[in-house]
Amino acid sequence: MDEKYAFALRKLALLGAIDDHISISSRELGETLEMSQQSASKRILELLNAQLITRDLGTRKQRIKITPKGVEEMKREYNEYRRIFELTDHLTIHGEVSSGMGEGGYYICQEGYMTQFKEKLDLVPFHGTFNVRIDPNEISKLDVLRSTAGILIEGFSSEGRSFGNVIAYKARIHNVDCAIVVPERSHYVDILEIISPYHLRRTLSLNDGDKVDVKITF
Amino acid sequence: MDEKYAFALRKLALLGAIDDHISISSRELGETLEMSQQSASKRILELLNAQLITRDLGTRKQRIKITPKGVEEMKREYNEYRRIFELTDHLTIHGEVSSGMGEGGYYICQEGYMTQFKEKLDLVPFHGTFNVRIDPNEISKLDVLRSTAGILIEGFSSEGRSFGNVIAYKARIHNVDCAIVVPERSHYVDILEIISPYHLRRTLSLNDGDKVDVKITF
DNA sequence: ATTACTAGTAGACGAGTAA
DNA sequence: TTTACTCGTCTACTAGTAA
Repeated sequence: MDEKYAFALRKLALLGAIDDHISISSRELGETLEMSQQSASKRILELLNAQLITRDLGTRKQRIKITPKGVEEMKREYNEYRRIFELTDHLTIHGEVSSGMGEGGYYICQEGYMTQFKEKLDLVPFHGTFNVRIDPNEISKLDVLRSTAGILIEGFSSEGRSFGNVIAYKARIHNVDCAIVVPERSHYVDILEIISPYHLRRTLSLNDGDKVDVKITF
Repeated sequence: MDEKYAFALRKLALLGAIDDHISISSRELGETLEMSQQSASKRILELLNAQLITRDLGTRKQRIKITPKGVEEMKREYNEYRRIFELTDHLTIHGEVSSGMGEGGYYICQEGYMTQFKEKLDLVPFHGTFNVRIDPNEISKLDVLRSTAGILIEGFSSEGRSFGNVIAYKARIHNVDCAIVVPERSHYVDILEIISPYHLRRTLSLNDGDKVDVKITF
C-alpha cells in the first residue's frame, strides 16, 4: 500500500468508516487531511481504485466505508507499532485451560516433528498438546506473535501423508518451559497449542477453565 | 510531523533505533524504504532537521538513533491505531487498590467541582477519592484514555486559590458507577483517581493491593 | 451545495558525480 | 566504500472551473 494512503485511511477509520458508511464531503476530508478539496477528491478516487474503500456517490454527499482489505492494510501498520512499543523481550498472553479437540496431539507425535523439537527446541514433548483458549481481549496478540520470527519446524511426508511446516515459539507457563506450536498454514483460532516436556495439567494442577499466563520469550 | 517521515521513522524503530544507535548506510535505508540511496540520504537530513533523529556521521557508516521527540510522534500515530482497533465502546484498565496520597480528595471536595460533578456526571461523590494503581503493563492505556474526549469539569477560583480544569470519564468498577477524574494539567502518574457516590472500599470490600478492573464507557 | 476535470506550478525523486 | 550535491524528469498538488 502506498504510504500516503495510510494517512487518509486512518483518519477515515477514526471517523468511524470501519463499522459504517460515513457521510463526508471531499471538502471536509480535505480539511482533516490538511489538503485542498481537489486533492481530497483525487485521494478518494485513488483509494477506490486500490480497493481500500467503497463509496456511495449520492447527489448530496458521498458515503464512504473502508473495505476489509483496507482494514487489513491498517492492521499491518498497527502491528508494526505494536512490535515497536509492546514487544520488549517477551509477550504474555492470558487465557484459560481448554480440552480442545486433541487433534494437534496426533500431528505433534509424528516422528518427523518430534526429532526437530528435540534438536531445535531442546524439548521432548511429554504427551500430546496442552491447549489454552486465548482471552477474547487478547486475540490480536496472535497477530503480533505471528509477525515475529519463530523457530521453523519443517514439514515432511510419511506413509503417503504430508505434514506441513510448523512455527514454534519458546514460552513458559507459570515458570515451566514449553513451546507454542502453530501450523504455518492455518486460520486464526483462539486456541494456543502448547508442547512441554512435562504433563502441564498434572505438574501445575490445572483443569479446564483455569486461568493461565503464557509468556513467550524472544 | 510530515506523514512521509513516519514511514522512515517506523522502519528505523523496527531496526532498533529507539534503544540504541544503529549502523545503517543510506543505501541500506534506501532498500528498506524502497527508494534510492540519494533519496534515503535526503530523508535522513530531513529527519535530522525535524529533530526526529540524531546521527553520528563517522568515516565508515553513520549511526542513527531516534530522539524522544521522534518517539513521541510515533506514539501519537500508534495511539490513533489503538483507538481504531482497541476502543470499541469501552476500555478496561486493570490495577490494584492503593491508599495514595489522599491529595486528590481535598481538591475534589471543593464546592466548585462538586456542583459540576452532580450536573455533568449525575454523581455526588461520597467521600474523597478512591485510588487505583494501574498495572505496569497497562500504563499506556492512559494515552488512549487521554486522547479520548472526556467530560470537562471547569476550573474556578476560590478564596484566592485557583483550581484547574479536570477531565472526567464515566466508569464502572465491578458494576458500581464511578468516574475517573484527571487534572487537565498533570504529569502522567500510575494512579487513577476515582470518585463514586458510594464508599467503594466498603461497598466492594476492597483493601490495599486488591485487584480491580476499571471499565471506562464512552 | 456537491464531485472532479484541466492546467500550471512546486516539490519529490533518481542519475550522475564530487568529496 | 561512504554521504550528499546538482540537475533533469516526473509526479503531486492547488486554482480555476465545469457539470
